[in-house]
Amino acid sequence: MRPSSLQKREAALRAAERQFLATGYESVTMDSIAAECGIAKQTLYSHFGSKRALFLELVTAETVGTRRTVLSPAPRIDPHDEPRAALRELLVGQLEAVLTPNIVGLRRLVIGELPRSPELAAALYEHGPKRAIANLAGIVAELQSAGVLRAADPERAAAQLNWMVMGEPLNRAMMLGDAALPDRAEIEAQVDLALELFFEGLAPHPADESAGALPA
Amino acid sequence: MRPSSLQKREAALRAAERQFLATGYESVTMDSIAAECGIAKQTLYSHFGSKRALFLELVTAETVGTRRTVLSPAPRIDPHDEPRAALRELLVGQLEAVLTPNIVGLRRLVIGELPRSPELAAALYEHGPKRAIANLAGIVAELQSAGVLRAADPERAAAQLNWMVMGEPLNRAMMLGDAALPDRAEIEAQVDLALELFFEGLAPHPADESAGALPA
DNA sequence: ATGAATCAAGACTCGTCAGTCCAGAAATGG
DNA sequence: CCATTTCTGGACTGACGAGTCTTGATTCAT
Repeated sequence: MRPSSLQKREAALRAAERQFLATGYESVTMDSIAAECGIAKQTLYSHFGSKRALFLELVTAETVGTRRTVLSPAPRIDPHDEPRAALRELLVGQLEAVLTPNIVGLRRLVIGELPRSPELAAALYEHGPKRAIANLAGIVAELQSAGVLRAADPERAAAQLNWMVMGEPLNRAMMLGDAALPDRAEIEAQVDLALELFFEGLAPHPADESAGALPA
Repeated sequence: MRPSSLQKREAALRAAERQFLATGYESVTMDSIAAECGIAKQTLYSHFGSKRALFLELVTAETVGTRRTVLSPAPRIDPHDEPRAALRELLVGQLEAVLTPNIVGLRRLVIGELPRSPELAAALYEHGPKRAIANLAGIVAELQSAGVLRAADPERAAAQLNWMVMGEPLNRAMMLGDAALPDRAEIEAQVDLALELFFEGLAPHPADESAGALPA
């Protein structure tokens, strides 16, 4: 193996990633990938074997790569020391990792390919939402046993919190394109309001029949 | 126009719908559509002009058709008479309309075609989630001014409730296929828990330091 | 009944794209 | 410097699918 071989391979993967995420599987041609990264089509085939194989390698790499990003901030939380602030930080990090052109593009791509490659979507589900929610569920369970939360079903409560906070922006990004992705400030506002609702609900406080703003 | 023409047209639309929803735009051929509904390809072209046009007509019809289904149960709510029961009924109806093989298939299809037809996805967003949330927001605002809720931003609260209740099942359906669609009982459980959280939150009640199960 | 329109069946064109082949250039290793 | 391996550019094949065309059958209105 020549040393330049690796660089070509990486360049090919980058070009393929860009094109697949931008326009979907079918509309990308091996010729266009080869052209973009300045590599002969033959080399593409000697590295990856087929268009499908290149696609699969790319998507699975991207899929497991994300998991590291999302979970890298170790989710250790001390229930007695500002549980809400810790949850907030975790959720903001989560949203910033997911609401990214790469990730939402990957979601679109995999969803569109579901009829052809259901195992890809299943893998993305396992490494993405499922893991994130399981992660959250652990924390919810901890807060529950510390008496900070009353969640009969931590798994479900975690899912509710997760989608309460990222359902709207993710859905918008999926259907309106990357231009609809929220910026940092919007993400923080989204998380703050969701946590408020998650802990306190929206029913009027029994002892507080007046206007709604309550001290942080 | 011959009278049998209309029947053929309908049959063609049904066959096309089935195939597009099942396997996506690219993998469906005009020949396969013609074969499924027993019609000559020529007739297909005389009716719809092109594959793309057939696809667009189909998807837009499906898109605006759903809106009628979802909004047909008139969302009139009396805030003084069991607001939670009314909300529950509305949300259950919403979920049952959306968590359907046709609708989630349509979502997958449109998301996969986003690079080619962003206006389709935008239309589906307008007629689907956006309308449903605006609908909910109206009710939330009503409950808010009736003193049953304290929601500073009814639009956002409605979005939170909406995704809290349908984020998880919709996401699962999108990535795990129609087999992951919830049945009626699961939908009702989902709605009940979400409403509980929406009104009461999960923080322990100040006056209730004991175990968590509270009377319905 | 008869003429005009519509439809069926399938052959046909044309473009596209995955994948292969080949002849030569360039890098590598000894 | 030479033999070997890898890369390149491009030509080539084979399949497939959108859209057209032809020919003959069927339906309808009068």
